[in-house]
Amino acid sequence: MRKAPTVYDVAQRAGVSIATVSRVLRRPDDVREHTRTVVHAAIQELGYVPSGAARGLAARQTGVLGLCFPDVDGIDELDDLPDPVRIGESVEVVRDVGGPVTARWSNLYLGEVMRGAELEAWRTGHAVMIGVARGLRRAEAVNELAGRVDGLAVLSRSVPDDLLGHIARRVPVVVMAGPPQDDEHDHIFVDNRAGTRALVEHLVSDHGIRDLAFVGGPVDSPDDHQRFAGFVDALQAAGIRAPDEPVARSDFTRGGARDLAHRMVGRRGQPGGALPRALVCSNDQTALGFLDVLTEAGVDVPGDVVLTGFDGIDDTQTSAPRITTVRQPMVELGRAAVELLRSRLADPSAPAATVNLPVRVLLRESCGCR
Amino acid sequence: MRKAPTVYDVAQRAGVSIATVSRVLRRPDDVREHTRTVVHAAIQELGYVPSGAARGLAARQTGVLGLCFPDVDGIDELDDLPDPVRIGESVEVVRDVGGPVTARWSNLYLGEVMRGAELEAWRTGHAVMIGVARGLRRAEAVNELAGRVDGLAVLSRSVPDDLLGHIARRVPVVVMAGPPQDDEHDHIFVDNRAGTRALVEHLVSDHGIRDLAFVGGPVDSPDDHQRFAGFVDALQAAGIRAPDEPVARSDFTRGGARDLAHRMVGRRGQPGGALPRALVCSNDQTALGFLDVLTEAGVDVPGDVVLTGFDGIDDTQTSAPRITTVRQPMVELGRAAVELLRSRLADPSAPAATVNLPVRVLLRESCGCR
DNA sequence: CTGCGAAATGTATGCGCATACACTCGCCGG
DNA sequence: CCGGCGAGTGTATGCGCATACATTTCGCAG
Repeated sequence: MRKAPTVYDVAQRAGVSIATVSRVLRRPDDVREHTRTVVHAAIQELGYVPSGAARGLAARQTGVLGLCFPDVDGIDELDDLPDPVRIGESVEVVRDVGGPVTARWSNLYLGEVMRGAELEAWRTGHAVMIGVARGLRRAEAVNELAGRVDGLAVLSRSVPDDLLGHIARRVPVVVMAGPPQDDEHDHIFVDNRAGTRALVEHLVSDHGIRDLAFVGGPVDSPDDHQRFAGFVDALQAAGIRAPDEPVARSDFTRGGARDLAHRMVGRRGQPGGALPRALVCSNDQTALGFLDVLTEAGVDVPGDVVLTGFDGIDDTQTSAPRITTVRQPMVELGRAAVELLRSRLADPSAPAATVNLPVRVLLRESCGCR
Repeated sequence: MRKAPTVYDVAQRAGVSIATVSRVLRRPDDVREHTRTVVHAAIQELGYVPSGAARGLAARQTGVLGLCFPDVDGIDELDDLPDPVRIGESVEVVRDVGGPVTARWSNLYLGEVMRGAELEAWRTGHAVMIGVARGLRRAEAVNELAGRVDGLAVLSRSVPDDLLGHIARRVPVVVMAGPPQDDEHDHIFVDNRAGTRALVEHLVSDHGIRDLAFVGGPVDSPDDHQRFAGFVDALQAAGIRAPDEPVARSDFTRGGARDLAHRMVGRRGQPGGALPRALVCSNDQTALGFLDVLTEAGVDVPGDVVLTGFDGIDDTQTSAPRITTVRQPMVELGRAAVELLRSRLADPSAPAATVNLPVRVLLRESCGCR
């Protein structure tokens, strides 16, 4: 690692010019076989690896696509820096008393999106660079990321609008998920609304349920908003009076949902406190929290109350009963983002596109199926 | 996106030289406040984002660290390309009949490693570039990755040794996990051996068990090998005769473990077919498979047979009983890799380091605790 | 006011590569 | 034998930035 060899070194060693070395690597067919062999030998002997920076500069494109995520670790200030890695300490033996399984949904979610993006990028010979918009210097970090890539896929709201606008003047930007927005960027959505609508239509049509309530999430969640809209769509289509608001709102966590469920179950005896025939929850965690409490209270699911979620996390598959839900196409989200980026790079002048990713309704026991 | 503005454009607009523009960005303190303001204004107006390639070239370092993973999707040929992303199709409603939860262990594992690496890289202002060594052109891809980064962390065996050697002549390389190896690179291991040893010592010392068997994994798994060694260590330390080989080997999947368990449980009546007091499994999936079969066969865990795993996957936390296991420090693995890379960059001449990451033994019900 | 050192800014160069263009050479038809 | 042509290769240039070094400006003591 003294000093990395360059084309010049290789050229000299092979007794050719640097142009030939470059050609051997980029357009091998333009070079005679013999020359190629000689150059390759030199490359091996010297341990030559082309500089991506130089190549990117000369070729005017880096071959890298960026992926920008919000921080899921909650480390937003320099003060919050985690402890350094422990190295060489001895094994620790601890009694694990249990407690909630740590919420890995976000991580898994992001992991899947990345996987999809990487896969799609790999198909076209692109590399992927990831960046997490976190901390005080986030703007800087995002800027640097933008400076290093040919295109940037950004998870909704991980980057402030103004910054995004600034960056978009240099590289194509596609925004994943988030609220419908009419800006200059390409957008890609998961079809929350159609998914919920299809799910609710199933409850109404196939199970004959007409007494449904929607348990929402945080008011500022665009996903929640869309899902509620889908709920309303389905009811109206069935001629059922739709509410203006969710019957209640949880915070999208299982624990929060439990508290909420406790309150609702506690009101059962009171006038107007009866549980609806079906509870359509805005996400899986909420449905799981409700399931916990309902089961505990002796309310049969789906016998007494039908329960559904949204997201398709693993836990809905192992609960009893298994929960009917709508699966988020996470891998596809990543793939579609890269695909969109690619088509944008191919035709920079095309009008901003909006892609709606189809979801999949998974019918399981909690809605009364089977 | 006509043509991205450069330092020259900014300089002209701000009425300064390019050096000043560069300084405003890199060493703001060397510039008068007024000049700074003017330059920043020009930057905003033009939508200037510095080119990472040019910067990397001029500064002789990219500020990017690479992370190279093996392919977990099993896509190793161009023929295996997945279908294109479906876009704009309607919602699909399917009856989900269940079946095994898809094995997301690898994904989660890799995701956590990435998370750790990204976190640590972020702390020091580095970006992270990921690459999956897959497909026919894998060597090329890895080479390109190496050409774009200041250092490369490679997950064991995702890159052939000769390629790794070639790359290492350009950038520092650290190898994560894998078999102990005496090469020129820095290595970082998860302490499989010490972890298993500590776990087994717990079984022997605290629970007084002296009849233990080790259920291994694939013969070519270095992890398995290390874990068995830890098992032997503990037995020998306790003066118990240790076997030369695992009592049996599974394929590290839950299904495979079930088959194996069925055979072992079926032999119970036969001479020498009695189950040991404790089954130390080489990974969690194996332990879970055994738990399935044992429970089914009316064998009480931990009453009749004590069961332990290794890895610390979520399922061991939700099984009944919860399984005592050794947690892999996945996030730490990523963090330590980057840390090692950093120290290597700081001192390229230091001798190759080997880091052993401490693990954590999680005592739960399946070993008889509580 | 003047002069001098420090602060601020400008000029020039090179990082390593791709590539347009120039050039050489061997071959063929005329 | 000559001209022309194409394959193969070399030469020269610029990509956008950091930075060493040269130059100018500023602050301030004398």
